[in-house]
Amino acid sequence: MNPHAIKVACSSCNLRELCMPVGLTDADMQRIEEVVATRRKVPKGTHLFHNGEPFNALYAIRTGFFKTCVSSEDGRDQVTGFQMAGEVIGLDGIVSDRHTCDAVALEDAEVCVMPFDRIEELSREVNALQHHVHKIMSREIVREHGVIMMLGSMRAEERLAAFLLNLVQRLHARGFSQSELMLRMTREEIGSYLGLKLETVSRTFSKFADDKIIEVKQRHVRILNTDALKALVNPPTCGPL
Amino acid sequence: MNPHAIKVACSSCNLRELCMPVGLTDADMQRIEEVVATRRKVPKGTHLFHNGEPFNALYAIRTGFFKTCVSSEDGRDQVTGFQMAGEVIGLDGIVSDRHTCDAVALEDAEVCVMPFDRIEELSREVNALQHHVHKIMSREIVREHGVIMMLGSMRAEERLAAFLLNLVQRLHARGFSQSELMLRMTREEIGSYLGLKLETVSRTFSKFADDKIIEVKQRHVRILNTDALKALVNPPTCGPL
DNA sequence: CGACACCTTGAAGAGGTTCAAGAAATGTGG
DNA sequence: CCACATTTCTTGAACCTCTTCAAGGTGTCG
Repeated sequence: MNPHAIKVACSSCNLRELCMPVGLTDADMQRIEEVVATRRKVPKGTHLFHNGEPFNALYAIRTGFFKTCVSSEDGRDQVTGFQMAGEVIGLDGIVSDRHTCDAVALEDAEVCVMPFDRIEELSREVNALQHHVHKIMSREIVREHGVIMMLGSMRAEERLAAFLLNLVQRLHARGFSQSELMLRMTREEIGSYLGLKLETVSRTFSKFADDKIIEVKQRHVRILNTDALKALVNPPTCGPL
Repeated sequence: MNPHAIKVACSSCNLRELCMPVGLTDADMQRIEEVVATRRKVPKGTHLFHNGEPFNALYAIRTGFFKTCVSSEDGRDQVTGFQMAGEVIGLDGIVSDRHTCDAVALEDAEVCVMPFDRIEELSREVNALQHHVHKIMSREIVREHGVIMMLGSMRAEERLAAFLLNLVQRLHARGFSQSELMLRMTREEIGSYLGLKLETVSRTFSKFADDKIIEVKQRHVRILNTDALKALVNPPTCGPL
């Protein structure tokens, strides 16, 4: 057993609404708590799991911030997503019983360890849990559709605008500000995620600041004009058609 | 009920190995056949489902070839994948009970309609089916990781090489040639998928042909030098490190 | 046969990358 | 607490890849 393992109760977790199905009976809730056997601390800069490692659990993020990245044979790295509290990582490992990407904590983090065979076992008996698992996987597929769309058809400014809006929207859903955020990742990591070089990310930040759309001080970003960002992502059609 | 609905038996389907879990008892197999209630014909150029439509079934492709594409609010289109016999479409619809992309037949096709509530019901009872469903969803997540990697970190030649290798590999797994393929999609659709303009796709095809890596005659492609394609995708490290 | 969709190719241009230098923050050890 | 090393970020200039615009060729189908 992992040295960082800690016992825990879902029913008293403030992320319940994000992690768990709705409308569970107390009995079902109690059974699900048995699935979420332990927690695990993941210090900043360390891996939750590595590409190639055997898969045996999904992880629900309790606190902290992660990136997931895949790497090609020739060593190129690609960030596939940034994950925050209430989100689940590890779904990629189910198909081959091995993780196929790296998950790295970008700040000190804590996750709930959910052994996957236990999840399968229990979701045969608790319908709401079964459907919840299906939805989580489907949501990840749809999220990736969005990333593909961004990478395939947006230009640098649109990508960065979409990125900022997405981050701030997810943070707001967790009770943080709609207009202010602290980036937990480097320009290079943002660039990798957006399919851009770090210099382009930096320049685009500067341009947004020049245009009074945002204020940037290193990793602290304040959004001054949300509508302008939204307009960048969905360029208005040019004139009446 | 759909006018194109037809009764069918999985146990006699030659795609059984692609669609179904392995090691099923005859009894389980029979129950799963009840899930795959009907087939549906999808003529070339028509939609299997539209973005926004209510979700109620997954579709296993029996014959034919599909593209799936998402579209942004301002009308931009992005192809997220090409699907062939034995592959499953519709997973994107689970999370919101609505399809979030379009599925279009690129040639006359036939699919098995699998109502999702029936899938959930039965996978509570047949463990192998449950795990199979999870693997199919995880596989789609991993596939999209690959697309993200391609769009985020490859250049035009690498993308097209990766695309051709992927297509021919999947076709070969279905008993077709390793070196010859008939493209079912236009240059524009390839370009959308690869995040390139159709002219770039065309030019890159021509370059590969000049380099004697492939032969191209419209949509007929013959691969002359698979190793050269692979080398393009995984550029050899420059000199000993 | 003619209309239409699809594909190819050229030339000019834009957007992003690369290379390079320096500034700002962060961490480390004395 | 300060000096120093390291990492991260910014900015400029030259370059390159891919896009855009344009024209013509090829194939297909009523």
